[in-house]
Amino acid sequence: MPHNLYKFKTVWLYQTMNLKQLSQHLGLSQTTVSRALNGYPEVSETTRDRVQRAAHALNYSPNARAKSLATGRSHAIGHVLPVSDQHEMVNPIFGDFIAGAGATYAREGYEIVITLIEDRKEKDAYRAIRARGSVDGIIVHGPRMADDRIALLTQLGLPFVVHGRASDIDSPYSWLDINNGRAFQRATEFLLDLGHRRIALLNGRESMDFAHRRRDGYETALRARGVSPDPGLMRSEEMTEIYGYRAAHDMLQRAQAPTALLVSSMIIAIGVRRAVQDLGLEMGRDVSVITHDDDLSYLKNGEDVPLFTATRSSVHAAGAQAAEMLLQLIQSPASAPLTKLIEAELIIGRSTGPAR
Amino acid sequence: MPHNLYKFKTVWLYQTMNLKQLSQHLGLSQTTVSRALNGYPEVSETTRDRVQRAAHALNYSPNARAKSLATGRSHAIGHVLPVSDQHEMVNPIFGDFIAGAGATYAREGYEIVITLIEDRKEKDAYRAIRARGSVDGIIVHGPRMADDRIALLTQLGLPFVVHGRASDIDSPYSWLDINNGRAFQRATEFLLDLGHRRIALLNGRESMDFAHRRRDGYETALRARGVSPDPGLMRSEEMTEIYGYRAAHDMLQRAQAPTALLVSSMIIAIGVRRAVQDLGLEMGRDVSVITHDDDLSYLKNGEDVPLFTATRSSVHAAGAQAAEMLLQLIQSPASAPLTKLIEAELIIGRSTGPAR
DNA sequence: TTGAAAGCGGTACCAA
DNA sequence: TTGGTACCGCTTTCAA
Repeated sequence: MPHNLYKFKTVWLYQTMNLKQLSQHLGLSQTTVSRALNGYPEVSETTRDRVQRAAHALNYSPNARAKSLATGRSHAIGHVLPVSDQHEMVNPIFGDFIAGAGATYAREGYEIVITLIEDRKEKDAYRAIRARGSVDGIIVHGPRMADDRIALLTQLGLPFVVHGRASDIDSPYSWLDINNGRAFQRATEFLLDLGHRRIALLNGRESMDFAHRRRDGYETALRARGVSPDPGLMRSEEMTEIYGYRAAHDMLQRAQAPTALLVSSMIIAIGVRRAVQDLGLEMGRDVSVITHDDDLSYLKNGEDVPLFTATRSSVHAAGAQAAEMLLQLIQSPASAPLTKLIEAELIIGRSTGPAR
Repeated sequence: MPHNLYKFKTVWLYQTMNLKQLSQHLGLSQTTVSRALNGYPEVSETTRDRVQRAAHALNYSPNARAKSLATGRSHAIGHVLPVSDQHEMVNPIFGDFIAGAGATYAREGYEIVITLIEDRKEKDAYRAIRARGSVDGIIVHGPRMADDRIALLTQLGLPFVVHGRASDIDSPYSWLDINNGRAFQRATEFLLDLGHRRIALLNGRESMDFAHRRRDGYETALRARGVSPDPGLMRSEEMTEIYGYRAAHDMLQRAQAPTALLVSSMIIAIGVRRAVQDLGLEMGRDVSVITHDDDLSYLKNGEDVPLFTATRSSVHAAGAQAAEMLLQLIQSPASAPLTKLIEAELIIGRSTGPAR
């Protein structure tokens, strides 16, 4: 058994240096040591220096739980992901978003707490987050249409920033979003310009706000050119590879097959590509494909046909910005809501060609 | 300003119901209320029932920071991801792993804390995690060859489970890993059986332990058939789309182009597919591709040529198991290290065909 | 410039 | 079966 294992009440714990021990070692009071380490001005430079050296040498780090109990600040941010039994998989861009946010938090000394919440017990879960007090604020992921979490969180007084937006919400709230409607509108316009008329949309679940906005953009562009949206060319499901495979495989075999596909995620696109291949077709020639959330930055300066997308690195940047917004809200809780709309990039690729 | 905002010392906080208030409301002592809520047997059923009702009605949740300070347990698990300035992107399977682990934690009442650690200040970071005491144990991600974090963590006495393994470590430690060596060996054998002799390997960075094992398996299979590994057919880089694109584009144009590619990640594979398409080639006919970490479960019962892979859902399951191992270690810190080796699945697809 | 002491919100020992 | 009280490790007020 390790030497620093000891029994505390009913559990086994490991001993670490604490403030009391450090101050005794230095022959100072806890107060002075605490002040020295936290940069209070009233401590003499000699003392501060001595304390800092000792703290470093003895590898002292303050206990975060005690500190937050005493200050009322946990110095942690929660990222809340709604999950259901149907879709346990996490959108792969989440990793990039959290990495971007993490860089910001690290700089400001915040920890990241991930909370997966099942749809069923949602309300209680948010109240519990609030009452547990283990985070100072949260980032809400995967907002739905008319998401009632926003009213709840506002009422709870827990600072929050929504990654995405929720439509039809009366009261103002903070959010950061990609301009999904505009992105899909431009992508659709682009395909129309290439002569496509049967353009399919492989969307995410339309209960999700972003998916709704994407469809809006798509339909707006079609209608503006006098093309009426064909329900047979629109799918809306959990964004998985198998969905992309089946949807593309099915649609592309039909008599009036689409000549172009608008795909909502790089994961769906993997399945789409496989289906296209299985059918002996070629992308960019037999069928044009535009994928959102793909990482095409390396094709930026190519000479091919344009593709439309939000890249993985832009998601990373979005995470960093969302984190900054939230930290700002936490510093001044009475300030007005912040909002930020990000435009997706236009990128050159080869999966998109003129209609044949 | 919300009604429940008040000033506590120097910061603005929001008021929530606490144990003291709840017990006063009930006319009981804090002790009794605490015992009633935590399932201690000595409290009468009548009292317990009354307390539980009131707690629910008043939406009381214990303050996690105070609780952990008092118990010495934080009821939180850290997931530690090494990052560097070069590769800020997170492997997309991380999301699935954390979702799997999260389900286990939720069941046992644990929170998830994500920590991104820069390579440079690694040692101090782990010591700080330990001293801060905000987690009861950690899952270590992305182990490198002969990773010195393992010795450090063992010495620190912080319970941990490694997702993956580190080679050349003397002392035993807990880990959970996919059998990467065997997976790539079987995949290579399979391609050899199809008549391929120039098989390329697009690997992850070989400082990573998993990548090293994958190359080992690949070379073992080649040598067993008398094929000597060709350095010109082996690449080792950060697993990105652009890397897959460039490597495939480059190799497939050469005089002695590979007839098959072994690809270490679905993200690399996206780039590979794009390169194959750009060159006017067809996967499964002109070049065979086998991708690890891809989600091909929907092709399982097809009639095509086999593909070799660890699916996203298997990563999800691995996360759940790693979490269970860690929780077990935490319950009994003096127990022996646990290990678990997972075999990758064999799946039927179309990207792999005989050599031409 | 330093220190003593009273919290922060719980848990768990001891006594009743 | 219940309650009083001493912690857990830190911050911050107040006094010296």
